[in-house]
Amino acid sequence: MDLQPPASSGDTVVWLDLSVPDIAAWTHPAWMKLINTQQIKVVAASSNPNDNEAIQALDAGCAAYCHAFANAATLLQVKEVVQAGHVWIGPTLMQRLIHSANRTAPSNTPRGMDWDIGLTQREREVAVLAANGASNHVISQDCKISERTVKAHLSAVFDKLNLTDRLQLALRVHGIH
Amino acid sequence: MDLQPPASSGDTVVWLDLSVPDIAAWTHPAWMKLINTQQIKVVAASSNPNDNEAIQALDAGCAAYCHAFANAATLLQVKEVVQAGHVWIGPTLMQRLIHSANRTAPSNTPRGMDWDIGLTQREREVAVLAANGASNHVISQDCKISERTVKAHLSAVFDKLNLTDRLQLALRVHGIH
DNA sequence: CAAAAACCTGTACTTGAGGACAATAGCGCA
DNA sequence: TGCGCTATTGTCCTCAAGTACAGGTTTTTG
Repeated sequence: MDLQPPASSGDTVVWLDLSVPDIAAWTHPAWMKLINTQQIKVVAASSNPNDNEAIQALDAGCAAYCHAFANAATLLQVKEVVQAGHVWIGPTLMQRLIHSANRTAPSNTPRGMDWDIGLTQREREVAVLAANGASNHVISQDCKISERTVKAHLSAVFDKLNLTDRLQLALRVHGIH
Repeated sequence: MDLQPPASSGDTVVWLDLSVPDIAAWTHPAWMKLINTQQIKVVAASSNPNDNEAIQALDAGCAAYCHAFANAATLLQVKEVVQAGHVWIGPTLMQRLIHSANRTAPSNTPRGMDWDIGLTQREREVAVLAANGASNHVISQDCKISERTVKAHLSAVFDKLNLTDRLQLALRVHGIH
């Protein structure tokens, strides 16, 4: 998470209206380059916003995605947030992002593939982190518990899922094996 | 516990410092209730922020997650954004969310995915086995070479693909990360 | 309330993994 | 012939991971 003191004074903010039919949107190399020039912040706006488009825009590096006809106060706020070096995003999309991120289902878990049956909340949490490459130490920091406890949870997981190590766990969690 | 209906004008914003050891954090029923009372916005702050905690806090309904010692300008901005009914979130976490959301379900290694560029025949062979959970010993038997040689190949693989261990390798090979 | 389950932590031990340092040998190509 | 790449193996060393043993605290639930 970042708390980087915001960029100097006012960085340039570019408003890109994705609604315009023929506009060279963020998919265009020119925009991509512009976006990645850190110095310029690009706000993607659409008069008909939709989550998928938002995700693509943000993934491409845009600093915000909002309704093109949002009220002045909101737009002003978007501008300020973006200029401060942060990312602005609407409530509904946020909700969706959080949920999908929390749905453990990191990537290709065939959703519903109950790999975690019998696990407790904590065990599942630790398991997902481990399955994604986190070391016991990192996990302990993330969960604010001791490394020893992480081991305890993982041992419980291995036992319940009948696995031997975290690599096996990763393969299970990600639906490989 | 009862909470006085929030002030009419700007909604009440509660700052919750998750760093404090014994604080009844958002996991506490009382806070949960508070958070879900729509009328009150809860900003989770931590002096030692981490993505995992952030996701949980936001998923629980918090309107923002930031560093407890962020500078005044940022905190003020957070407050404004939150009061306006939006969600505030830092750049790195955002990046992570977007990415995980964007990877909805690209199936496994689309066969030919260039995760193995630069590897020699042997290295690729050993890498695949390791990525599927085989121990160095097993691999050595499979390939009819010494365990030491397996290590040599894997070290070369880690070096070329810029990885640190076999779990990372597994995630790469299977197209997870 | 009491039992059960979940959660947390400590010490100690074993072992697989990966790095450091080093060396031998076959093969293709300039 | 010599350089470079691949394959192979050795020893030594460090450390993360996982297990065994043994608790303690907090929640949940019958």
